[in-house]
Amino acid sequence: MAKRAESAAGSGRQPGLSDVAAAAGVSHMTVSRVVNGSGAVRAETRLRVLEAIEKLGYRPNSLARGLATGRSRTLGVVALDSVLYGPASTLYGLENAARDAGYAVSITSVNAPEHAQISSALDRLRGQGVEGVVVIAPHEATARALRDVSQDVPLVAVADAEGSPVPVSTVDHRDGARRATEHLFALGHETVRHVAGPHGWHESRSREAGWRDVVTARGAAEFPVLRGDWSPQSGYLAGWELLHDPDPVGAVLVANDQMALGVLRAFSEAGVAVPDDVRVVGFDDIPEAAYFCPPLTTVRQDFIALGKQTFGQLLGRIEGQRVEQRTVVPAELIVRESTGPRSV
Amino acid sequence: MAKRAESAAGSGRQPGLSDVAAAAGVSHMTVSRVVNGSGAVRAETRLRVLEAIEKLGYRPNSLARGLATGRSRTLGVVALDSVLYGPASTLYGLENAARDAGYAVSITSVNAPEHAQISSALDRLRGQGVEGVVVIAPHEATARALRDVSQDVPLVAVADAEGSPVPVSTVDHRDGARRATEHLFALGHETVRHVAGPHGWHESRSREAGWRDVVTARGAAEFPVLRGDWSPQSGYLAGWELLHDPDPVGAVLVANDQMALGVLRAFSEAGVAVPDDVRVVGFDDIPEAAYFCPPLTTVRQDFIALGKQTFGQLLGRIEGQRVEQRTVVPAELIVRESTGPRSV
DNA sequence: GGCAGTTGTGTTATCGCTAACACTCCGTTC
DNA sequence: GAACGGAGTGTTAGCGATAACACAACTGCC
Repeated sequence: MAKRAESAAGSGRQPGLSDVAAAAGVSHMTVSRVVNGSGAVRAETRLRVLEAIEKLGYRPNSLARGLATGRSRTLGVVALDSVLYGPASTLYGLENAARDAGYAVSITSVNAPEHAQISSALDRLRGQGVEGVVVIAPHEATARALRDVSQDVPLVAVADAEGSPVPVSTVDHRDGARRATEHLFALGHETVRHVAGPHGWHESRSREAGWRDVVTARGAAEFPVLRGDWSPQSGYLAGWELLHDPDPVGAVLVANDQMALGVLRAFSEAGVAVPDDVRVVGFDDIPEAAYFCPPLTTVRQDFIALGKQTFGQLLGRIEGQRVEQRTVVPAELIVRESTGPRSV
Repeated sequence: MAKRAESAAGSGRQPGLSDVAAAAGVSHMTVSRVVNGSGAVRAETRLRVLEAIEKLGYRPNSLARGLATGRSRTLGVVALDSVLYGPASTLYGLENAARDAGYAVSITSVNAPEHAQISSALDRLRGQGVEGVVVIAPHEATARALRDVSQDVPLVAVADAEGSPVPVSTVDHRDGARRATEHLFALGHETVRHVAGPHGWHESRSREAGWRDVVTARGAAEFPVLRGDWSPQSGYLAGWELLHDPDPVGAVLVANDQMALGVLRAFSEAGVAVPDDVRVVGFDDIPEAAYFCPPLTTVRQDFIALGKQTFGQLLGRIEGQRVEQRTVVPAELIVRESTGPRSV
């Protein structure tokens, strides 16, 4: 032990339990008990140990702890499109929830939603000893790939999929779209148009479904959807298509804020006023949405809540409980000027 | 050993080196050698071991390996604004580089660029046994906070700061802005205006400096900069200010693409044609930039290269080499229609 | 044929920690 | 006052891997 204490002082090595023990004149177990608050330690002893810890700048080594306990308190995240607003925010929310629970987050990203890539990402994480994995899977292809991936580590997907083979957690896109559509109807419009997202994305499907729910329930005219690719450009094109529609357009639900920006742009160029001539709602509440011209009514997703919920669900699986196969965070309608009252 | 092999079969526990050893009828060291390709192993033995590994689905436990070697092969990342395009992309590039080098990435984010928060984030990562840390620090406040943070773990900041107390890695924002400005002058403009980013950001300062370099060198009229906050709205306002400027505006360098979008919008509303009446350049090359109306000339940052370089720099520090105090990735000018030739 | 040098393999110690149990004091209890 | 029980502390044995050395069994060379 003396050897150990000396060598620690000599080299730049991080001090260990036994260095602290030597400095405080106790056994390493006593130090461990102080650090973890487990077992009984006399107040005076605890103080001595704490002083030694302070003096040496001791920090527990979580690798060793993980090895000894079999619990790494680390969460793995597989990200696909980490630059898009939704997925990036989801990662942020997850990291937040994990941190609050004392978990570390190890991230690994894959280029394409293919089975081989996802499988190897899971292998990497498993080798790192993560206790569970969250797969951020906005593509339907990812969800499919998860079907036949080995499941020897607890796994939850963030995906708005129904009947998924793995438990999923999601924001309620469908209900969000319903609320947005209801909001537009409530303003007196006869029907609501929809600019949808691309095929192959859960979000596209769910938001479109929510829009259709309300249009159908109201018995309103159901025009075919226009389809974009999430980009402002595609929204812009959709905007012009709407302008050239023989039937007058009074209200539009756009599947995300960036496309809504494009739509607004097209309308503005055509001299169509929002909200006076047409009312527009987006989806996502990206930070810029409040600064669009006009500020955009949109549907906000609470990524902090989503992270918390997803993490809780995963924790349940880790602890072997039976967990919900699908949990949902409500979406919130944020009303701004793009659906405001019309000026005289 | 027999005990071990049985218990592994019974419980769902992950198989270990000794399970494989028992199955292959060799010692655990031989298995270790096969796994790591270190030392000599007879071809026949190797085959037997590989079969056992395959059969049992063995994966090395990186916690144990890290404990034994003292190298966790894990990289820590401290992120501040993980949702903005730049920082999110930086994270993505880093993860990429780390993965290629067989490193895992553990991420932790902080809410504010304060010393206490950053210090505790570093502590968290250190406890996880990371070999080095990258701090994504676009704010000048973060760089300041790093000054008096304990440096017992190799650290590199991604920040375009000069004379930083810690090694930094960055895209060459200043040179990128210079190139963009030169490009505009080369098109025959007498001077170039600048819409800058907010105070307190390295990127704002560097891009503005690059613009000023060229304007000064050319001896052109140097109009005061307009200043936005990165949002399209602020760009829109700046755009209107430019329109109302008594001196005619022919060319504008905007400090990021989102503000450039706002500028384009303002010009379009005012009936000012881009590029016919005014030429506009942005910065970032966000995915949408190519779809703006008109498609935006901008400065692209190679985040994959940035990640690679930052990671390499950190690896150098980890291995105790003397490394560059500041490394830089060149920026690339992407010419699109917003600075295209003027139509008749 | 003997001695060195290579291969291939096994043994043991160690990384820093926790789990499980052993032990020493004490104050109770009957 | 002997037996008990709990508080406080120490000892030992792992967790799953690598490192360092030990030791056969073969070469090859003089």
